[in-house]
Amino acid sequence: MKKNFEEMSYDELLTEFKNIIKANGLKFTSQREAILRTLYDNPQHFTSENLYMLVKQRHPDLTIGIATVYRTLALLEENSLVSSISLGIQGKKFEIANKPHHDHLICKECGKIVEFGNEKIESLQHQIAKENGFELTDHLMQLYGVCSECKKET
Amino acid sequence: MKKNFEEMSYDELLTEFKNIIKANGLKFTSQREAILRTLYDNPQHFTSENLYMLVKQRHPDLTIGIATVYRTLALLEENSLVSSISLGIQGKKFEIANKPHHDHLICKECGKIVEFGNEKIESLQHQIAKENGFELTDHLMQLYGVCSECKKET
DNA sequence: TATCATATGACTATCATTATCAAAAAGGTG
DNA sequence: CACCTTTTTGATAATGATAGTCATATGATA
Repeated sequence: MKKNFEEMSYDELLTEFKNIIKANGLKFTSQREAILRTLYDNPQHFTSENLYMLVKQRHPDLTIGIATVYRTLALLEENSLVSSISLGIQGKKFEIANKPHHDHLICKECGKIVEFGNEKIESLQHQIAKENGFELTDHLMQLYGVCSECKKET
Repeated sequence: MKKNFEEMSYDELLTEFKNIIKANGLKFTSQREAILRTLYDNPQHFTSENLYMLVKQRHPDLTIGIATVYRTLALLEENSLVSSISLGIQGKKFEIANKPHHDHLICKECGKIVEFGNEKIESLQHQIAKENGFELTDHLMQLYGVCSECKKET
């Protein structure tokens, strides 16, 4: 039973996070809150390292280590509060999962990510699955290319 | 100017490889040939490590190191003779690029993989890239679901 | 607030990939 | 074929992202 966190406010997400924490016998900490807050306020794609630095910048009083960022991102991802994409050589990036479903267009040169949604493709995917006797539950679609700015630089 | 290597025989691929090598002022070596040959004879997805072991097995007289496998895969990929996909935690996998383009429908229960191609989706992807100022070079599309056999077993 | 399990940060370990470098091999050239 | 130059090679070290370890700190519960 997968939760749907689309369009949730920060308070709603926080409540969900606390419920998940409680349900798993874990503890609510200021580090975990700071990470969720930072992800919420900056709905972009972060590497673990980028997020670590931004959390420190936004919460100067808080001591936090990179290991905690990795651990918290893993916890959030397991519970579908953040989603991630793997970008080969450029590493793994995370984003908060309170946005409507979308796929990614990725620049191979600079790593820029553009989000898009396309109903026609979604419906074709379901059709393909159906034709093959599959019940579609999920998909991964990443388009790779070179963005206009990187094309100029060539 | 991207070459299309679909349906090429081994000899044709080898000739292409030699041309690429010559055009770049590089040298043709038995290690490079063994890697191409092994990829051709085994049109599956390999990690660098898997491929390294298979090449050694199939060419016992040849000395070859893992570094050469990495270097040759990079060379082949740069020149579109092999393609790769990044599978998150499962790492990067390579396959020879003489097959018609296809995507994958994957059963989450039994791991069965069905290959499919869909022109409409391809053309929509190009359209999306264009709308965002990207020049599309590649894409990754994997559909996840439950196949008919696994549905029965539930 | 006392207790105790979990979380933390600093550190170390791991793993895939990449870089280094001396020795070997390719491939022109005469 | 022998020579010469450049590239390639394998072994190994280096790297960098992520995961594990552990003593201490900190939440949650009573």
